[in-house]
Order: sequence, then structure tokens, then C-alpha cells
Amino acid sequence: MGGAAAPRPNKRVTINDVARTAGVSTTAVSKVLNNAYGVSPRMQEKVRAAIAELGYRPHAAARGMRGRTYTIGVLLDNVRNAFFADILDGIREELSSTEYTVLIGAAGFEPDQQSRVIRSMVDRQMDGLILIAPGTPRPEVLATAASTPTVVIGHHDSADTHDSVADADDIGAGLVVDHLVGLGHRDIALVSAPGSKAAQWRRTPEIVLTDGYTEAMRRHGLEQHLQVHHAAYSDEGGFKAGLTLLTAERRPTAIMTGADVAALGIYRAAHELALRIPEDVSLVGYNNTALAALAPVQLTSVDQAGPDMGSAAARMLIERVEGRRDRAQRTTMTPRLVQRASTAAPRGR
Amino acid sequence: MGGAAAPRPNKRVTINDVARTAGVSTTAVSKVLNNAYGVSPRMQEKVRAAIAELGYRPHAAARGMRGRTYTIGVLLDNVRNAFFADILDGIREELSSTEYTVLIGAAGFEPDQQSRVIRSMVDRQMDGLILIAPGTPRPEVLATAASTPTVVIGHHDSADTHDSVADADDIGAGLVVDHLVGLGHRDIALVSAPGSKAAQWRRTPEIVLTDGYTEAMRRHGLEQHLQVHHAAYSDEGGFKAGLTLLTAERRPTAIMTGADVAALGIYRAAHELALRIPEDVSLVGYNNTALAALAPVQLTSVDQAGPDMGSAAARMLIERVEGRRDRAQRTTMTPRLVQRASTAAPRGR
DNA sequence: GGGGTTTTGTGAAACGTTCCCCATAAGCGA
DNA sequence: TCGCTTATGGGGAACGTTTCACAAAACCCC
Repeated sequence: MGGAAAPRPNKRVTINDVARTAGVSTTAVSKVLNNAYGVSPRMQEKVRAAIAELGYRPHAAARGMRGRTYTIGVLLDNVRNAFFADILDGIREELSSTEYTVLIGAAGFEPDQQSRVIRSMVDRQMDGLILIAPGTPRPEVLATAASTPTVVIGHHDSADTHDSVADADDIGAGLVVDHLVGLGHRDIALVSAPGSKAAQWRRTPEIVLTDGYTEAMRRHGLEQHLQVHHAAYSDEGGFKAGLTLLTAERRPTAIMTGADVAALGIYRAAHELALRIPEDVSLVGYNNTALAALAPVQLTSVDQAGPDMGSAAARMLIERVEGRRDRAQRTTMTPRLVQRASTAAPRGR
Repeated sequence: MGGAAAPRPNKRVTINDVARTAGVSTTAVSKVLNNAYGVSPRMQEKVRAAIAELGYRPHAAARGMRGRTYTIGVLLDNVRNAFFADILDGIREELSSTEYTVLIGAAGFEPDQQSRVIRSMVDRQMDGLILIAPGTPRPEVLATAASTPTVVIGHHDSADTHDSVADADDIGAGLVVDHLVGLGHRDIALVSAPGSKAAQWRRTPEIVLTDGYTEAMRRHGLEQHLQVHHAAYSDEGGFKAGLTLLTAERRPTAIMTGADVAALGIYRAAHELALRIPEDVSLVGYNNTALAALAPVQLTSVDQAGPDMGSAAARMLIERVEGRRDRAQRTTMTPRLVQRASTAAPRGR
């Protein structure tokens, strides 16, 4: 048979094999891999050659036992929200040139399930976490952030343990109200997500959005026209909200929502009630997802620059992971109104 | 200060701590954790109590060095395809009651990127992989499957190293053609994805769909009306295809597509050309995603039971991971036509 | 009660990395 | 040439788990 030193056939090639082939120590190989200090060009070359020859790939689990795993975890509730896809694009783009791998946990809407996924990620020694609008209780997120670099996207609560990226939803709401008032509307209803009661976040996007709406309406002297309706950000949630609002005694002439998908549900409700948009009711979405642009919907919406949020989050996270910064940081994006065909002057004007 | 045995403050609690607390060996704890053979009820109880008391959680990376990681990786190209979300729901549902965690890799459309993500998952010692319509060259997938249990969703090529779940796309195409012919159409065009040339898959969903279409048209004696157009399964891809087809000299009276999202692109093109659907052109999607049902689109589509495909894939994968089966298996789903408002008899009839 | 089998438990060796600490070599100023 | 600093490389101990091999105890059937 072959010599004892011959690599066994179906065995994974390890750092030891590389070291043996290159005729150096495993320490040296490790140093090259992590381009650490104290490695001569000649050594570099020898090791790289051996790596290429053997097709060596570092064993992530083994790495996880000591140092980094080069894995970034992204938590989101559901994959259907097109806005999250925009954020993901930004994250991927930012990280595509690095060695890090992005893995996504789709946890569903239940806070328990989300906690479970977050714990899983921590157990897997991920180097950093990006949590998109987590429904998990805030203390839990803070505890996680204390041990693993974390960026929270969406919530406006800031903390000194994690970084944050958020959209100025209050300004966004203001843009919408201004636009609608400019068209002549006064009865402007807001459909927003129900506040996640027990989670102890005080400045969720919904809350900030509602505040912005309230403030803007007040600014225009329309405080007695305030009307806030809570609904899940889904087609079904929007549909129900739409039926309620549009059959109410005092029907709003315009409805603004916190998510495009909910706006589409309202669209469906209007359709069912034989109300035309924008002739009978103006409708505004939020997030400017691909849905909003889709013919024949053509939904006026608010653009949040999802990809930019994603890449900002990724950039901040890597800074933390690599220890280049240790103070919490917060990035706020400025929203922009995208006017399409779902808004017009109210009829009776 | 305190005794040497006191657990250090900021240290992760390990299996050793549990063993010490319970007064047993680490082996015993490990056995309890993996409910292996040879552990008395009394032992069970002691160990579980210690685990609960200390709040112990197994270190996934350490597990990865020896045995399982209890992680299932799902590869998909992009998160925006609502059909994938359906599949994911099925996977999550099937696995929710188990100890496994599902992590998603969104790799983009580039085969290189997809390969990279697959390798990452293997490096991370994932217990099993579900690949949704991978664009990676087939030999690479086979090589991966040889070492890690793998289920391929979508492609009809079967192999003895991996399990497969697919939809009978040929039958689906037949259903659509039958439906359209029944309404009186003869000029029925198909918009399908361009074949991924170099990847060496011979029976991708596109190919099977096209075959089914061709066969069905032939069955109705319409071979000279065959018209296949290739376009990316995206809004933009559909839009371009729509412009081309609908401005052609011999305009089809019906267009069927391989994906709802492409159908919506065609819808947009029709809109732009001032053609009404279904009055001027009938339109059929595929996959019956949430998009198809969205008002005011109401797209006739083909339901593929995405959640069922996902749960079947997950079930098969776990069987393999846990070694309960070692022969490759293949599950084929039967599609169902969902008739909505986008199809009608052609005008000139 | 003697031989067997089965059950229950343990010690210790992996698994593939990283990184602390040390040894040696090389460079350099006097 | 001496003593010092700096650059380069290696030995070997972790990291937290699983599992192999084995020992001890318990049971069982004549």
C-alpha cells in the first residue's frame, strides 16, 4: 500500500495537510490564512501554493471553536416583505467582496420563534447579527448585543450596546400628509401596525410613523380629522382595515399605510366595494417596494432606500466585528415621496 | 476570592459545568442530550435539572467538530420570488417541532455565487441542504450530495446521490393549453426562462414546461402555432417579452408564462400598449403566488403546492440526515389550474 | 450461585482551528 | 565583536463536544 503519509482518500483536507505539503508548521498556515503579523513573502507563497494544490477550505466549525466563523446572521420575520429583500440586497452587496457569508433566519412573526432563531445564531457563534425590526423583547436583544455585535434595523430606540439603522418615519409620514393636504384632502386616515405591546420597544417604526402623522395633521390644523386604524402589514390585514374604514359613516377621502402590502389589501377592499382609486379614495403605501410600481397598481409610496439601509447596517456591523469601533452608532435615512397614480384631489372639491 | 470551583462570571456554561452540577460524567450529559441508548430515567432527570438550572445551551460549533450541527441550509437565488416563500413556509412548518434550525442563503442568480454559498454551507458542517432550482453546474451538486444529504427542488434530473422534489410542469403546461384551447385560442405563446446552458441540467423546470407545452399544442393539432419566447423570470423580463410578442406581426391571442412575476411584466407591457386583458389578450401565470390573487390582477395561474413541496423536501432530508433511509427518492407534485379573470375567449371568435 | 448477557456509567481520545509563548535568525549601532 | 532589538517560525495547549472502548453493576436462567 501507499506510505503512511499519503492523505486518506475520503478525508477532508485540513490545515495540517497544508502545513505538511508546504513543509511548514500549522501555526504558519494559520497566520497566512488570517494574514497575521510575522509572515515572510516566501512563506506566504509556499502556503498559498499548497492551499491551491490541495484545494483546502477552512473548517468553519473548527474556527468557531476558537475565533471567528465569518458568518453574519440576518433575522427577519417573513420573506414575503419585499422591503426586506431590498435591505438584503444592500447587505449582500456590501459583503460580497469580503470573506463573510450571510445566512438568513426567517423566524415568523411570533416573538418566541424569533428569540429561538436569535439564540440559534448565537449558538452557532456567528460573528455578527443584523436584526430587522425584531419583535423579541428588548431586554433580550440587549443581552444578545452585549456578547455579539448587533445592528438593529427599524426600531428607533437606541442603546449603547448595539448599532441602529432606521428611517425617519416621522418625516415620511409628514411628507405623505403634506402631499395629501396639498391635493385638498382633510379626512386622512392612517393604517399602521398594532404596537407590539410586551416587547418593550418604545420607538418602533409604527409608533414613530403615527407620531409623525399626528404631528403633521396638527400642523395643518386637522387634529379633529385624526383617524388611526391598526392592522397587520399583510394583504389580509389591509383588506380588513379597508372594509372597516371604507364602510364607516364618515369615510376618509385618503388612506395612508405603513406598508405597501397593506395598501394593496385596501385596494382590494375598495375594489370589492366598487370604489375607484384614486377617484373615490386616494391611497398611499410605504417602502416603495416593487409592488408599488407594479402595473396596474401604481401606488404612491414613500421610498426608504432599503438597499442603502442594508449596506449601512453591514458596514457598521463589520466595523464592530473587526474591532475598529466600540461605541454604538446610529444611522438615520431620509425618506422620499414617490408620487404615482393612486393619489389625486378628492372628488367633492 | 471565591473557591476555584465557582463558575467564572462571563464564561459560557459548558457541558462540563452541567456534568459537575449533576454529579455525573460529561459522557452521560452528552448521552442525555442526544437521547442515546443507555441512560437511566434517574440520570435523565438529574441531568435535565442541571441543564435547566444553569441555562445550558449546546455550543453548535463544538458539535460541528464531531457530530451534527442541527442546521439545515436552504439555497435559493432570490428572496423576491413569492413561490420560494411558499416553499420555505413548508420547510419551516415541517421542521418547527424539531431541534433543527433552518438558515437561508440567498445567493443571487450567478452560478458562481451559488456555488460559493453551497460551499459555505458545507464548510459550516450543515447536516443537510435543500437546493431550490440551483443554477450551479450539476456535477458540483452531485459532488456536494455525495458528502452531505441533499434535496434538489425543481429540476427533474434525478440522481442516486440526492433526493428530488419537483412539480409535474409538463402536466401543468398541458392544463393551461387545454384551458386556453377550450376557450377558443389557437395562437398561444409561451414565455419561459432561458435554459441555463453550461450547468448541465437536462430537465430543468423550463425545459419540462416547454416540452409539456409543445406536446399539448401538438395534441390539439396546433404545431404550426407554436411560439416560445425566452425571458428572465422577473417583472422586467416579462415586460420586454410582452412588448416583443404583443407588437409582433402575428400577435398571439393568449400568452402563458412560467412564473407569475413574468406575467405581471407582460401585464404592464399590455397596459402600455393599450391592450386590455383578457379582452385583447389572455394571460396565464405559473406558481399561483400571492401576486396572482392580488387585486386587480386576478391572474389565472397554475398552483404547485409550494408549501407541500417544502415540507416534502424537509421530511425527506431529515430521513436522510438521521440515516433512516439511504436510497435516493423522488417526489413529484401534481399541479392544478386556478382560473381567474385574466383568461377569456378570444375576441374575434 | 455460576456463567452469561444486558444495562448503565466513565475516561480519554479525537475533531480542526487559533494563539500564547518561546526559540532562533537577522539586522544594527557602537 | 558584543549586546540589543526586531522579524520570523514553531510547539503545544486550549476550545466544547461526541464517541470508542471498556468497567462495573444488575439481571437472568438454569
